[in-house]
Amino acid sequence: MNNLSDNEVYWWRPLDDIELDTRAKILFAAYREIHSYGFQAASLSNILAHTGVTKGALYHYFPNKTELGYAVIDEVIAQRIYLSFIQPLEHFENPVDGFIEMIKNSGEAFSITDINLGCPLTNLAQEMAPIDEGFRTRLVNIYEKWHRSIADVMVQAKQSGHIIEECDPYTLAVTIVATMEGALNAAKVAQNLDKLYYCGCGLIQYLQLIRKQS
Amino acid sequence: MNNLSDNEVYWWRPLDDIELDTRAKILFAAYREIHSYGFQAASLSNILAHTGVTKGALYHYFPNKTELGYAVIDEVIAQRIYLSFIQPLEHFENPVDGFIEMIKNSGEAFSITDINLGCPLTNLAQEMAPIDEGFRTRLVNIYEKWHRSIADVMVQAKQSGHIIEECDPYTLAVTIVATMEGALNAAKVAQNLDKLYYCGCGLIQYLQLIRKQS
DNA sequence: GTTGACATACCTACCGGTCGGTATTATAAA
DNA sequence: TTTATAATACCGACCGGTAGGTATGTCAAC
Repeated sequence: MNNLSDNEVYWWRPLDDIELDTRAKILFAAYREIHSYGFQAASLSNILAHTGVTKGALYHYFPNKTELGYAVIDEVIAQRIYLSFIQPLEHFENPVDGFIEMIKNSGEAFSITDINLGCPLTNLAQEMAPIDEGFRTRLVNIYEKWHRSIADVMVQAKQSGHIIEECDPYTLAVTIVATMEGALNAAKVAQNLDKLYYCGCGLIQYLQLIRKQS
Repeated sequence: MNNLSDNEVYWWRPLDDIELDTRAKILFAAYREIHSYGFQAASLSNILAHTGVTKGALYHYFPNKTELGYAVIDEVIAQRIYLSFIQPLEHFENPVDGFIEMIKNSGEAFSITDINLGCPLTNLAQEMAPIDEGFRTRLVNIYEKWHRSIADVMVQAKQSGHIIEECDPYTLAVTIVATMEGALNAAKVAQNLDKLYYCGCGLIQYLQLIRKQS
């Protein structure tokens, strides 16, 4: 059943060098375990085995598994989405060019394990949104921030005449995120970058078509 | 933790009336359970409780849980995707109009439970693709059929001059499916149809832009 | 009397979670 | 500066429950 060897399981290399306190160790190990197997199938024993931390320590910092999951969203996933997809928007001069550049770079930005395991935000959304309200609200807030940030950029783009009048900024934002997530999912199932590339081309074509010729 | 009451859990009403043999009963109950909770969290005891079938019967027809999961994909999910998304393509005269119509109708086509639980294909892909190779190949085959079917329609559309020359049919196919899946996921997390509507508008705009003016 | 279609009782592994105890460190009165 | 106290940071054996899976039995049909 389980195809994932320990080496293939997501491992955020840069962190291994840094000395983390116990709570942070648990948090990141939990993030990896959840990213690999999903929240429900994530095993606390596995997390403990990977960290060398004991169960007593875990339950000293987190009251239960669910709260550990919440902490992973609040303290790890939200940050990663912000750094990877929201913050870069600030540096876009022309959002159409900016997005196209972002999409073109995405091929190299993702490692094989990233592709195989998919976007941690999407994964958790798929799994937990219908099952646990605490997860759902946390995830919905991250999505909303993401959508609003892109929409803001698109409003500016419209004002400065970079995109055609017919575009609604928020519609554009939601559609772009949806397509990116769908692309990542397609690549994950196929276990290669081809589908990601095709979706990238499609999305770029869309962006080119809404660009105002001047 | 578990927000889903038994009533809210996906229930394919039309089937309740038909007398099913034991194997089919198990299969559809498993489909519902998996759609509601995911494969790993799907409980055989739950499935049995819902059907009134005993464990002996289940293990008479299926050697283990994994094979039951495979059967659900092969015999239930593949069919549903075909009937809902692939077969309708045949009746499209103009694929641009056809897709736009399809998207516009999707608002009414999905029930609240459909939205909350998401697309069964996407759900399983997200959860199982990195974990079990048997699941992955089955799911990848369904996606490939879907992509190819749309691509075929787009090839015809190009030949008959309905869409602009710059479009690659397969790229278009993969992008459309990705956006639809992303849209469904967004609606699932938000637990309402707004995001689905926004994505629909975005996708329709894309389709309008690749339409050849004549 | 053999086969298919179940039914029932039972097994073991693992799950999240608890709890009594201890080692270490911070605080502050003597 | 020493010492009493108290809070923090763990430790790890253990628990009840549930999970998937199995072994054995029944019984009608051919």
